[in-house]
Amino acid sequence: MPELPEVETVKRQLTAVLIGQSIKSVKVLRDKSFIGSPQEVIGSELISINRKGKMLVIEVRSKETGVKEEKFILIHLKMTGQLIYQTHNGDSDRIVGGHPNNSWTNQLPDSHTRVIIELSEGTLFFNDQRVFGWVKVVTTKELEVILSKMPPDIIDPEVTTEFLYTLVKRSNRPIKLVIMDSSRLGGVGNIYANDALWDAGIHPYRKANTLTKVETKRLLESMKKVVNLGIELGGATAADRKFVNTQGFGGKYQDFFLTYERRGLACKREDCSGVIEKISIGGRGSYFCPVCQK
DNA sequence: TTAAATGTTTAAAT
DNA sequence: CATTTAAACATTTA
Repeated sequence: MPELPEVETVKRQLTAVLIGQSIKSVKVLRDKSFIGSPQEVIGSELISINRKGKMLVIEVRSKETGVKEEKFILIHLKMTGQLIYQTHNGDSDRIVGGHPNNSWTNQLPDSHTRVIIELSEGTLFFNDQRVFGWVKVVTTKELEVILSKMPPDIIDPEVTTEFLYTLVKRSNRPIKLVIMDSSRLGGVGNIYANDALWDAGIHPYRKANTLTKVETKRLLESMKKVVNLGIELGGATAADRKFVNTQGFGGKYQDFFLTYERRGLACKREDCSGVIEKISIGGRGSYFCPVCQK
């Protein structure tokens, strides 16, 4: 569930409280969830937090004299990852992010806790119900290699109409699969892909190479628009229908879904009488209006 | 009991 | 080689 806006929101919230703290200990409760050695970062100070695609990049620096090399803690939440921070003072000032479920409000660690990072002033819990996500320690060089293989994010300025048009022209797959292809374009997950296609009036199953340049431009603008709106609203809190958030945690984008999870509901476009349908494209739920998306 | 949900990654096929 | 498809990953819920 966590997509680019949700990860960006976690990044901003954690940056405000974690920078300058040092790592006291790292407990790995599930081996699969932690790649590398915890020893490499114990005693280090947190310098900065950045994001590439849906991956968090935490820069840490050893405080030992003579040790100059920086390391990076990479975190990917994948589908059900969460980061929950609470100070040693207790629960009252918790920061939660990622997949919304009752771990947000549970006493931690709970059954989904995979990694516990003890900091100087608080504790950072990495929870992950389905264990697809990970925490990884890498060197500067390793990070460079990883970043060099990643495509630009949808909200990066280098993603222009030209960029998307060349991408679109060389594929006859459904357009929705092309914009969600994380090896070509970063940061477009299922929610925002559905909403952007609706906003641009393009059918998700449309063959990518049949898009005109005008449609490509419109689609690009729609993608940037919905992802940026997601960021402004602090991401979406919708995935676990049983989880009712009573403490004001989470984003607001779910209140603005254009098509996502709107099967059977009226199309939101003015003067459109369509009803949102749901089909499966590439195994992903795809919502669209059969009337105004061509 | 089976399918669906979700984001990548990897292997296999075209 | 480039492109595309399918399977894998783990777990819960419909």
